[in-house]
Amino acid sequence: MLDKTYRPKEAEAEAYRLWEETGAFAAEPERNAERFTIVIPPPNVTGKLHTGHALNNTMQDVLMRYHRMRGDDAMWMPGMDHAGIATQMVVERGLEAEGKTRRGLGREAFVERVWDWTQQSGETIRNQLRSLGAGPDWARERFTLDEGLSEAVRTVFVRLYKERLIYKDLRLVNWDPKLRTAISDLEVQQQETDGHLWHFRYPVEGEPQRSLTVATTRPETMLGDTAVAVHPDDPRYKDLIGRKVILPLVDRPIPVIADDYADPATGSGAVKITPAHDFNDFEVGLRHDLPKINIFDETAHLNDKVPEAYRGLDRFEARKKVVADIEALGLLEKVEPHRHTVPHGDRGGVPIEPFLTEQWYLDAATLAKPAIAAVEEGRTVFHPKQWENTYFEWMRNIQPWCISRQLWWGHQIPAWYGPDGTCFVEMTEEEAATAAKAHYGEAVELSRDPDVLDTWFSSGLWPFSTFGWPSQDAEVTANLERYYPGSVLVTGFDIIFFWVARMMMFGLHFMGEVPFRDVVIHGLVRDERGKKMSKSLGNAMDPIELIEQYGCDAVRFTLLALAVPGRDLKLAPVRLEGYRNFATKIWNAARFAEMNEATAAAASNFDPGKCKEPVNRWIIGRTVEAKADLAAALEVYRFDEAASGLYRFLWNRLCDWYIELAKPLLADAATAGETRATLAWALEQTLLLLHPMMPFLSETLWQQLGYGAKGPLVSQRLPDYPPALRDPAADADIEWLIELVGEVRGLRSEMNVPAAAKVELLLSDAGPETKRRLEAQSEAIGRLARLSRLEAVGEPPPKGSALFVIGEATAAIPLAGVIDLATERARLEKEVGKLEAEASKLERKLGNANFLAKAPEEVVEENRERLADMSGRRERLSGALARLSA
RNA sequence: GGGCGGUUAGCUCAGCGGGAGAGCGUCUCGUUUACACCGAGAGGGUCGGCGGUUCAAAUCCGUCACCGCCCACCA
Repeated sequence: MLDKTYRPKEAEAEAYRLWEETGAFAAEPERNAERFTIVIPPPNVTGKLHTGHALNNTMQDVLMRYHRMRGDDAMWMPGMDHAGIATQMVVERGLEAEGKTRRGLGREAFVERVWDWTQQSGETIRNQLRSLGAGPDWARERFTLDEGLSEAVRTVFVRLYKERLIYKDLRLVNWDPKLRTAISDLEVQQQETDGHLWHFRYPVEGEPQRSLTVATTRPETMLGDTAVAVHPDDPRYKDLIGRKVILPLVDRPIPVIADDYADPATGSGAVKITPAHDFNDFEVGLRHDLPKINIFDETAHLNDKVPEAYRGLDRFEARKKVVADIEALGLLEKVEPHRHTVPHGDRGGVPIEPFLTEQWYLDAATLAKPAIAAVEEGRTVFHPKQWENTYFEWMRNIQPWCISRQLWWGHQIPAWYGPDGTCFVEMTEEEAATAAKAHYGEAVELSRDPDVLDTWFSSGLWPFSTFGWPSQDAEVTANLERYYPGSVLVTGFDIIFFWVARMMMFGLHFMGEVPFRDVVIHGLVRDERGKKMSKSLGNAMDPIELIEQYGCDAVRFTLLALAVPGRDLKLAPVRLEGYRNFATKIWNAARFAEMNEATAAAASNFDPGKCKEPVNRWIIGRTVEAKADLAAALEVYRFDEAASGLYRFLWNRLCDWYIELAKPLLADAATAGETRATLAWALEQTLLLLHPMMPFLSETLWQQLGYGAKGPLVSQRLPDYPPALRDPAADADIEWLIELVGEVRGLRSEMNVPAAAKVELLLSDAGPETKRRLEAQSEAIGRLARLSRLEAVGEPPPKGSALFVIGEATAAIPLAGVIDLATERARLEKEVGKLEAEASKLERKLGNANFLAKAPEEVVEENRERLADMSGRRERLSGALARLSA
């Protein structure tokens, strides 16, 4: 016997154990079936999962379970990402708490420490995914830093280097002075900041009374100025071009140059040029062959290229001192408040410095071309499609990708340097040594490049590296051929550039084929008020806590129901409660079935096609419909529609109507057998349909109701229903019944008939079909509408009745002495008024020759039918109204 | 400065060329043997404004307003 309510906690542990024990999640490469592949977006091993992960993995899990139940060979590749900077920072913070530092520990010991952390975090994440009900093929789990994937990374690096698509370059990079590493453009966040615009006077050389005013938001960089630029056509400064100004504080003469970059309309029209500390100035410097004076060290403290007084100051202190000193010299013209965007490192959170260093770059523009074409040609399709614009926009303007990082946690770059700096890029140190020997003619000592690769470099290989690429092993090759490209990638829009774009580029370059056919983009999970969830705001919801509180299936179903494509979702407790109630509702429907012995035994040998009772035939039809709706929704990744369809079917069809209508049938020996079997069958089908979205509840009920003999629900196949299972005649009968009951209930309520009181229902003008329906369903109708008498009568409705129209018949509830005539008259008048308005609207439409000529035939026909119906109702109701008044 | 998205019932959101919908909330009634995490019923909307296309517009086009997000080197 089922418990009074569903208890998710025990049920979840039990079901997951069953799935793992039966190997339900294992892909079946040997089975001859269509394959369905998803590679997981590998979570970072930075701690634990958030609600965004819950959404992302639930969507994937639904697709996996659904496709497995459809009979596909379902391959869900699990794994995690080492997440370079992010993980290194987490571990460093831990060290800090112990009073230790990364550098104090040394590289080797530190990396070991990160591995320890990774084990821990990995275990947490694995358990969280299990709690979510996610069922990937655990035996295949990979890590971006494991041996196989590291070999893939080295292979890709060496190949691209040899193809000259990876190269070293000395140029300005985005430098994070806190983390002391280069970062890529994507890791830079522009932040609106209230700053100042300082106007400095630079005295003209040999003409001390005259000066050139420049404006800057970064006064400290003036110590590295090597020119002042003016527009070549700016009449104010024409005579100064080619002359020099004296850089204050430094007393260095610097040239006034002519360059289009200087905008006469902005500020004074003259702009200071600091080639080593500004991306634009760097370009200007190249054009004019200016020296680049780097005034910072890697922590953005001033170095020995500046006058003694400034050395060792950090950039913010230096700013204050420079401004003060300029002011003391009387060269500060003015200071204006100025709002501008300041680039910040997305991890370190401090302003980044454009910094002149040698780094490794990847020629992304070359790799992007086929990746753009693939999406243009539809070989990979985004859902919703509008995200393709975002992808194109970025890919078409892509810049060289800085892939080296001055970190310790990551894939160390496979480059070795000889004594004279010659670089050897090879798979192993031995191969580098061999190459070096050939180069130098003798064995030399090599030193390895200390840098590691951007974490997204290895993530970009994930769709094929996880299957064992580049191993030539026969099994690996077969696997790769079978499971690449993936069917679907499910991910958030926030990593389209970081990850999706890179997988496209690498996949096409190394596999010659796109990494996935469909890209499903979901939104961000926000809090109830639409705020981004964050630890600092304190509004972050822990998915595991939610699961404890509401049950996993409720959490899953909520996320899915809210997952409208291309839109962020607001996760509110009230929604979670609603879907928790839904789970309870299903549980109770099952309890009802169990109490009536409508369980597995009753459903065995049942042929739904041979049912007699319209009620039973009707719910069978609704079930068939529900499956079609579910399939259609999932086909286009409309998880929200899949969820609402099941909700409607289960609650509004199965529970609200079928179970209620089945009650009298179950009580009658003549119909009990068939109805029991139908109920059992419908519930069984419901569990099959529900399973991808609510795996725990459905599996638990499957077992409890005795279906477990067929094996676990997770491994069942979804049936294909024969079309003949739908019976339009039965549907019409039951829809008529539903309408009739609804009308009576509405009237009772409006007329304030006490709930316990039974009333009579008399139908005038009933045709043969209505009479047949009345006859067949009188018991159910009587029960649901609380009637003491129900029949068709030859005479018009008695006076003092509440009236409504159903089909061709007029229904009357005699309420003489109960109803207030005036109230009923008012109600009918309102009703007639509404029908009148509707009908006249339709009449106008149908009276329009253009409409008749241009609208499709079926639209015209539909409108005619509606008009006929409206007019019929109106006439009968106004007739009734007349008699009431008479 | 570019680009994208949004504006529909009190709230959260579907619908995106032919009868304005759902869930929650509100109000009324109800403890009939699945379920009060329940049942029955009701009220509630100039579909942001204006203009256009069309026989027909919440739905397509233009425009304006407001709200988000992404990208971008202006001193």
